[in-house]
Amino acid sequence: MEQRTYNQYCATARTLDLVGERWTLLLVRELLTGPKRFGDLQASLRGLGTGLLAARLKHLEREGLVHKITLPPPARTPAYALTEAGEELGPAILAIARWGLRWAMGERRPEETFHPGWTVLGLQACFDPEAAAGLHAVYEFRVDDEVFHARIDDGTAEVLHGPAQRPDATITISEDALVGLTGAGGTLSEAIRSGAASASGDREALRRLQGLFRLPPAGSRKPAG
Amino acid sequence: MEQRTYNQYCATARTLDLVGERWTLLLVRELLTGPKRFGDLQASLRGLGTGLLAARLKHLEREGLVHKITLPPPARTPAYALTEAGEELGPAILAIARWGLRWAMGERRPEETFHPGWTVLGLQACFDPEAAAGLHAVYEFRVDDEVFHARIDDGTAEVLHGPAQRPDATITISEDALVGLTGAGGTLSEAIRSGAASASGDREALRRLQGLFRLPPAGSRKPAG
DNA sequence: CGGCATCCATTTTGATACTG
DNA sequence: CAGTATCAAAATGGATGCCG
Repeated sequence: MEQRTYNQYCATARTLDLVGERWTLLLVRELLTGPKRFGDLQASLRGLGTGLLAARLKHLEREGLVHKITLPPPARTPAYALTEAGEELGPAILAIARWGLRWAMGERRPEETFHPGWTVLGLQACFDPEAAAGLHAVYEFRVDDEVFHARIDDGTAEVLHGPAQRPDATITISEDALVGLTGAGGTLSEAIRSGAASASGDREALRRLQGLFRLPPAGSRKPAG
Repeated sequence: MEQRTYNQYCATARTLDLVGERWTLLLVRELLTGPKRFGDLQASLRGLGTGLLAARLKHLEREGLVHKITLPPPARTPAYALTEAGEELGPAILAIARWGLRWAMGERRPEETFHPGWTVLGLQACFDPEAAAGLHAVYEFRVDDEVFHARIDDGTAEVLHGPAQRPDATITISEDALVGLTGAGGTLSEAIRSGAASASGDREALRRLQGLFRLPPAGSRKPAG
């Protein structure tokens, strides 16, 4: 049962010893937007069986990146949340996502699964702190039946699963239109004009929303295309 | 021969499909400081067999992250270098290293291998752009028989394997003392005072060197540990 | 629903031997 | 040195059954 290790005295290698196994970083990605239940995690990660999911969670728990909590009443059901150490993987995962947005996205393949939260995290990955100077606003995103909110405070952006208490603005958009935002390089305002999305709330907050996120220019990895 | 994929339309998952397999990110880490030959790569990565190394390199080549080059005369021997897409994984790897410096380092275990380049990359990971405002300097680091140089230009730091053309300052340090810098939380000036390191060159450049890198405070992942 | 155990087919890996 | 070929040992994926 000796776990595999690179046996290198190196910060990168030691980190990958902890979170480099298959599925582990995606598990952390799911938890970055808030605690999740066992079943919800499995539903988000097609191909990950219950056995491996349980093993990964236990591993992360032993290593102090995740802890098991009991959701407050009336739910009272178990769930998994990131510890402080786990939360701090956020910047690393966002850096990976940023690379992917630039070099690996393109069109959605039909066999690929999709969850709105992934795009919301993609938004966070291309959040531009400069553009948010002096801005304090909470945006709520409603995608089909899923809800997220982003809290912008000056140079920081925090994205969480679930509704906001008092959003300054609310954006409603279909899942398909959301996919189009990264894949086809569309913008939110275009989606609103075409009727695929709608927005309401504070006009000034909505005006500034456009500039908060800058999608990196897509690059081609293959020489002759 | 279908390669395994998460099949998720998500920037993080797509990136991990490309570089998430075992050894792959460490391979990129090795190449971040400049082109390397097959044998040197294998020597740096104990446990990675020639077969898997060849497979990984071929994969990265197919995916446009690495390209095979021929070293200029008199070497004329094949080597591997990062493409632009590969280079841009640097920020992601540095983010991973930053996390590791804070949450996963501690003492070196006796069975762990070590190469000076890993610490030099660790330095780059905790480079503080603010502290380098207005600074343009090239530092050469000599560690036993390995040489690196760091080029600081205002807010950017570039670290490469090999000697510099015209370094502003040169730091010589033993491998053991270098390990002590991250593990025991020592500082470079202490190492110099104790005789484990020596520095020469431009006094002003050396004075500013101290503040360029701020090691993150070590955190404890285990609750009562 | 949450979570562990078991069985089994398929991949991935690690280690070593071998060739140009 | 660079890289292939080969084989044994893990890790994974998927199905299924069980129990609180």
